[in-house]
Order: sequence, then structure tokens, then C-alpha cells
Amino acid sequence: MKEVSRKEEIIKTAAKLFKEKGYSAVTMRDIATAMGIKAASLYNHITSKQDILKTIIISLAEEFTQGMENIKSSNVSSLNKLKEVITLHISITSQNTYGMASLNNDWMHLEEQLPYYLELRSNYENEFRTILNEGIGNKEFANSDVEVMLFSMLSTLRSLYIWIPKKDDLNSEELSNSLSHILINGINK
Amino acid sequence: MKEVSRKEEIIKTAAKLFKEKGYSAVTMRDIATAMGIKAASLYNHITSKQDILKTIIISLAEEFTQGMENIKSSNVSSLNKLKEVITLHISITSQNTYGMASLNNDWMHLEEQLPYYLELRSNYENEFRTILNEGIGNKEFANSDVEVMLFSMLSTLRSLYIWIPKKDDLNSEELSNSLSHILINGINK
DNA sequence: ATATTTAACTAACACTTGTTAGTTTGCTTG
DNA sequence: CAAGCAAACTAACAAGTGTTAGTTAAATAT
Repeated sequence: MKEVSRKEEIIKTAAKLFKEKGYSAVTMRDIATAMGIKAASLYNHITSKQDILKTIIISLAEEFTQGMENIKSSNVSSLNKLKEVITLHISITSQNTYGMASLNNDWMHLEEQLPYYLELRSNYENEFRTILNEGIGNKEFANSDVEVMLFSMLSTLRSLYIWIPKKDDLNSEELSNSLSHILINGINK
Repeated sequence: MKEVSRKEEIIKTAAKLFKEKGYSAVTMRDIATAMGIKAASLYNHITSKQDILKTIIISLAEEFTQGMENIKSSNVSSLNKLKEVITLHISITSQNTYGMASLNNDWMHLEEQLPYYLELRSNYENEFRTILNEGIGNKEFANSDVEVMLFSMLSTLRSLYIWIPKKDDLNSEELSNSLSHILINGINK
């Protein structure tokens, strides 16, 4: 019924604070103050601080998994798959830069859900690696060290949450094009 | 003399724990336990938890500043300056992967030293940007968006602390070469 | 109008936090 | 041997932590 539930507001507020100071440094009283209520009132909507973190991270991780699955099953060249991966990162990150900070920096504070998260991440990296290997195999990509390629690209894509908020004048498509160009062609003349 | 080395041991142990869980989630009792002593005993050597973080981060930030200054004043092409920057990151990160995690993830928990840190970082990024702009100006680099180039490279270089420990079989020179190649030429055929 | 639900509140809890004070132990040096 | 000292210890603290219990006030549904 309601456009944004109270619980979603809390999670959003928490994610914003988590981005600024990290999960461990943010107290329930911080979150409550940011919403103009008392800490105990939060518990009418959420079950624990842990649960807030879990919700933020797991939903994002599953978005990435789903996105990668779609790309995998699409019937396009390796180069276009790679471009779609870049677009996927930009798209998810643009919609939730706060949450992406938690995904990147606070995943180790997941408890019961940690093994599940690690599995999703590992699968995602494997799919990414497969795209690169296929592209090398069919001569679309240069025959460089796959692990270095993967590391370099993932590092950049994972850092987008820091950079996108500073450049919100740039639209997603432009960003996707210029980032693709630089990741694929480098900076060389 | 001995006190200095004991202090360094504490800082090293702390940095290792900070990398695993982040500054805020690590307690003085965690650090003490990892050293086989009691928390109160740490205070014979260090003055506060804050001070440990400050020491880790500021010394690394100053290493980067010094390294960039040397590169700036060296009389080589823009391309070679860029390669030296890459080597600088690999070199500093290899020697202290734990500390680099704090630099990247816990700088916001600096207190009095935060403005100083931010100044060093801002200056560093400006010098990096200058190298790229000069390279574009004299046609050594492609005329792409400088900010995207800078962001992409810095993201990769700042993530080295995660990656280097997993690949310690690879030596620094090899890594420097293959990373330089991919950052400069991309992955295209 | 009455009953139910929503969402806030106060008060308190058991535990953990960084840190201080004062003391003890064992090595090194005059 | 005595003195000094580095480096550990125990005990404690005041503040802050996530969370629970029980209550209240207003909005909504019957």
C-alpha cells in the first residue's frame, strides 16, 4: 500500500550512515537520531542491526547474480557481454550507492549469511572470468593475464559507488560508454 | 630501543586485524589477545587506539606523497611517469598490505589528522591528474575523459592490497609490467 | 463508537568499550 | 648486591552498546 515502508526508510538511512562510517561504527542510536526517533522505536520495524546489514547486502548480491545470469544466457559476442557487465554495475550502483558501500566494505560482518554471500561472489567472479577467457579464446581480447584483467576491471567497477555520486551530472549511458572504452582500449594513443 | 620495536609489533598486529574487520570492529582486547598479553599492557607502548590508526595511515600517506614528488621531478615521458606511479603503488602495497587496508577503508576514523590526510590525498590525486593531462597534451595518451581515466586507474591501484597477498608467487616487476600493460593498452586485441 | 493497528515513547538490562591506576616480575647495569 | 627499568599483570571505571519490556497516543477499520 504505502509507497515506501517505514522499514525501507530505516534501511535506507542505515545504508547512508554505513557508507559514511562503516557498519561497526554506526550505532542504533545514530540511525534513530537520523530518523528523528529513539533507538528502541527502530525495533517496531526491524529485528536487529545485523538484519539491516543482511538485507542491504544480500539483496544487492542477488541483483548482481541475476544480472550476470541474464548476460550469460544472452547470445552476443564476448565483447558485448563485457559491455553489458559494465552497464550492469553502473545501473545497480547508480540506484543504490549507499548499499554498494556496505556490500564492498562490510560484507565480513555478515554472520549466518556470510557463506551464502561468499558463494554468490565467487560464482559471479567465475562467470566474469569465463567471459574473459572466451573472449581470449575467440581472439576478441588480447592474450594477457586473465587474472590481472579480471582484477583490474572488478576493482574499477567495485569502486563506482565512490565515484558516481560525485558525477551525477553525467548520465548512465555516457558513463557506460566512456568507462567501457577505457577499460577495453586503455589510455594509449 | 626495544620499546620502539615492541610498539611496531603492536602496530603491525593491529593493522592485520584492522584489515580483517575494520578499525571500529577491532577492540584493544582483540589486539592484546593476538599478541598474547592483556589489553592494559598495550598502554605501556602506545598512547591510544586512535594513535595506532594515525601512525599506520599517515606514514603510508606520506610515503605516497614522497614517491609522487620524486616522479614529478624526474625528467621522463608522461608514459614513463605513469609506469613509475604504478610501480610506486605496487612497491608500497607489497611492503604493507595490512596498512593499505586501513588507509583505504578507515581514513574517515582519523580525528585531528583527518584534514591533513585529506590534503595529502587531494594533492596526490592532483599530481596524478597532471601526469595524465600532460600525456594527453603531448599526444602520448588518447584524448579520453581524464576523470574516467584517473578514476579507473586509481581504483585498480588502491585495490592492490586485496589482490597482492593472494598472488605472492608473482614478483613485483612482473606484476608491474602486466598491470601497466593492461591499464595502458586495455584488453583489446 | 469501539476495536485494532501502527509507531512512537520511557526505562532498564547485561555486556562491551577504551582507558587509568597501581602493582609485580625479571632482566640489565652501576 | 642494589637500583633502575621495561613490560607484563589485576582491578576497576565511566561511557556506550544492542536489545527487551511495557506503555501511550493517534490513525484506521469494523
